[in-house]
Amino acid sequence: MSDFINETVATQLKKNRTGKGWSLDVASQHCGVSKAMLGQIERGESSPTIAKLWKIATGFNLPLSAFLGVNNEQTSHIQGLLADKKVSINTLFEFDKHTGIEMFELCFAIGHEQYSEAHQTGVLEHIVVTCGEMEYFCGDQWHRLNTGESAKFNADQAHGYRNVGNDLLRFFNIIHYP
Amino acid sequence: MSDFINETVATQLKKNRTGKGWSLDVASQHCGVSKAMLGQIERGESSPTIAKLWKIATGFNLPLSAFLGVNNEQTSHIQGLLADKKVSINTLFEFDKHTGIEMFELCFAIGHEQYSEAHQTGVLEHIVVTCGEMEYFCGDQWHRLNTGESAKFNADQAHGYRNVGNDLLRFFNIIHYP
DNA sequence: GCATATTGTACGTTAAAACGCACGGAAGGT
DNA sequence: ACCTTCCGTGCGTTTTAACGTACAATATGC
Repeated sequence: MSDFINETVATQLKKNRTGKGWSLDVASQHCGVSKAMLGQIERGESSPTIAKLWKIATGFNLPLSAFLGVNNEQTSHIQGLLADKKVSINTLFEFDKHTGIEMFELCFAIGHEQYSEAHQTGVLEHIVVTCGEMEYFCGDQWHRLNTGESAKFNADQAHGYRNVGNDLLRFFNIIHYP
Repeated sequence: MSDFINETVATQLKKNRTGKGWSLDVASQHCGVSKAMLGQIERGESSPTIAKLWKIATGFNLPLSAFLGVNNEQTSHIQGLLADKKVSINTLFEFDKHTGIEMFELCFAIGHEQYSEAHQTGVLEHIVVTCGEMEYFCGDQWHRLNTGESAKFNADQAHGYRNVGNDLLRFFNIIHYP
């Protein structure tokens, strides 16, 4: 349930305390919290209030987050190489219902082109070209993008991309769903 | 004294709750915490335990740090932006109120590092490294990213970036505001 | 006008955080 | 052996977080 947060606080507190070479007694003096309480927290027997945890954090000269194990979902992807395929699509960020964002990196071989059906209304695509030259189709015509250029367009219509340079094309695609 | 932490939790809770258009009752159902308690916390009349605050945070689909207003006293010297040529920031997409997205490309000289203050709650940053090796600071530690890797983290806390490689660092930063 | 939800607050009780003190164990000194 | 000192834990009490319910507000409907 929510016991894991107590566990992380327990381990972090003990690690920080012993790391400074403090006994429960001296830690108590620094923090203004009884050593009995500190012991109970370290054993996971009690869940401190944030007021007390703040006193502990300031006593340790550390930010509050040092005791919370910081749940900031970081995900890391290694870039998938395109062997001898014509195209590779690498998902950098899966669709997130909170932000409405998903992000891909695409690699196109020379001359390759690809089309996509219309998405639902309000969907926006963001293109950033990191390598090569491309054109993207939107509305009723093609638009050119060189390396380092970027564009934003409505994707609630048929659209497409193609490599028009003499090298590998790499570009990012950030899609936002309303 | 240590009352200020209760104040920040109080204001953050009320802001997040009303921001979602939730009453104390529905917030209680989402979090599994009595609405009487939520009311007392919002009025600063009681200091929740971290276990309860964690239940609240998960009920709101927010990180714990969203309620703690982290961080004070963290050495954050804001570097002169484009004055010296140690860093360049290129705006690819201006902030769009419809998508809540803005996007930058950043270039750091060798060894350069830069910090940013906490953004408003719920702000998410997406990092994609296109060249070089970097580390980003988030929560209470640095996280490494090599070329081609990416990461997503909550930016409603003090955070930073630094070039830890032997070459120019290039990375994209997509910031999403809720 | 009178009902009927819906909101946030106040009250009384229960569970638990937090305190102070005392206890057993381990390390060091004489 | 001994005494001393420091460590962490257990116990009893006080404080308070947390709960459930009832209450006074403010709207919406008939």
